[in-house]
Amino acid sequence: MSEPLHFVVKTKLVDVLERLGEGAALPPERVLAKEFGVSRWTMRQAIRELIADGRLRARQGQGTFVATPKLVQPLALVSYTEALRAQGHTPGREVVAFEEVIADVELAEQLKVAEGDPVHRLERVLFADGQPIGLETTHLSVARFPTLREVLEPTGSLYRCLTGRLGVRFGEGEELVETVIATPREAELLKATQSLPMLLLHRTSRDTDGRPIEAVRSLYRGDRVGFRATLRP
Amino acid sequence: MSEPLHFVVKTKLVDVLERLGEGAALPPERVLAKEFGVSRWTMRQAIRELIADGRLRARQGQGTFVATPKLVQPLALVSYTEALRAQGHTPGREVVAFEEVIADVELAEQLKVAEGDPVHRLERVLFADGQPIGLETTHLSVARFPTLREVLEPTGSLYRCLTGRLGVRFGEGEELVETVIATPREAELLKATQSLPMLLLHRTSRDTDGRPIEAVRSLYRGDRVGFRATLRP
DNA sequence: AAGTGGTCTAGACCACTCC
DNA sequence: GAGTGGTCTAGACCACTTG
Repeated sequence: MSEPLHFVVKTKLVDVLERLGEGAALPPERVLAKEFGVSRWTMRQAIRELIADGRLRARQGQGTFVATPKLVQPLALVSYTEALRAQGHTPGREVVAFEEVIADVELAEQLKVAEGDPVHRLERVLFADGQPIGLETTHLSVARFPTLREVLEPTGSLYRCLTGRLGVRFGEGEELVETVIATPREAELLKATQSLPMLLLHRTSRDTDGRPIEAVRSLYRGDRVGFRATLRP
Repeated sequence: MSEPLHFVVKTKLVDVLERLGEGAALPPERVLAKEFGVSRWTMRQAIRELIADGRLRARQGQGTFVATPKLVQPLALVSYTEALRAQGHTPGREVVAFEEVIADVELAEQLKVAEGDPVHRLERVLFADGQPIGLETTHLSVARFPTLREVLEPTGSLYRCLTGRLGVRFGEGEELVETVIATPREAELLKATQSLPMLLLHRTSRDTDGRPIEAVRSLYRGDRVGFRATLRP
């Protein structure tokens, strides 16, 4: 019949949160629960939703804080570095893995190679202003880009390397966007608590001849990032 | 043993779920919890994440079922009806509200009207194959479209009505995508349980002269829908 | 050592659907 | 009425951060 208690609490909490400024610390969960006359579970449910909405950030051992607004990333075939700089933020990258693996059925299909063929696998955490905001896994055919490991500065722009040194010309591409829940491993790499909604982007880029260049799987923190697409009629 | 228990349970549950077919009923939560030797809370956490991932669907009073794959919607300025039909699904619409309201600061800015000016507010639930998948709220200037209420078939395509009868030519547009948690009202209209991650799309469409046509806020069920964008270099 | 958020348990009651 | 998922409580222990 009526609204769930945790939603009523959430609504009241928004008022508290707006009176405090950005970055301000919230009282501890146990204190808030007592003040609002609810159990800690109910209070955590409300806080959990506000975190997913990007209004709060929790740091274990420290406290819960009023969050800054979400970043907005362009949904386009441009350099991550340039896109972030254009918005006045400082980009960063950290290589988690750069290895050769064997293409499975799905990957072979996407890159138009044979199952079992070697492919580069580059996994990097993307930072904005020192905060991890995304986890990007890129697969490229070794046969097509045999010199990639020597040519690519691992923390540099892959896009720049491909278009610059390797003479690749990007054509049309398709990107898929959906929400998923991060695995514990992904959450840890993104310094996020698990069971937080993420934005998952799938992309298979092609060159101007329609040949696949890369298969990319990017996982962005849903509480920190949004996307902008430019539509043409 | 650093992985949380609910994630271990989630992983095991995926196996169960894959052995059963699409649409099959899962055993009740209480039974599953006992079988896996965990509390109901832990089991529900695992199930909750699988629902968010689009792998399961829960229906109160009935049970939990293996879900069908997500729909993929184009992220473009095309008719919702046509986009769904092209994928072999049956589109549907239900009007929740069609009224005149007063523009607040934000809306006035988006539609380039004065604060306090009258605007149409059209709120509709979008269906695919009889299932509610989205909640679309559109605002248009009354001054610019004074005859809209007489001309528009409320369950018909607004896009078709604007481009057809009213002679509007759509130009470039921008769309913003982010994840949010639905309010209880929104969740109810979408027949979803609350605290489920949703995909929120904001769009302000402009005509070929750059004048604003409509301000749209579309909330899609993140467990049922994904989006596709076509990228140009 | 103290205090924070994160996970988990056992149990209760409510809301809904079907018989 | 019986059985389902949805909400909520009280309390416990763990993991992490800071003094």
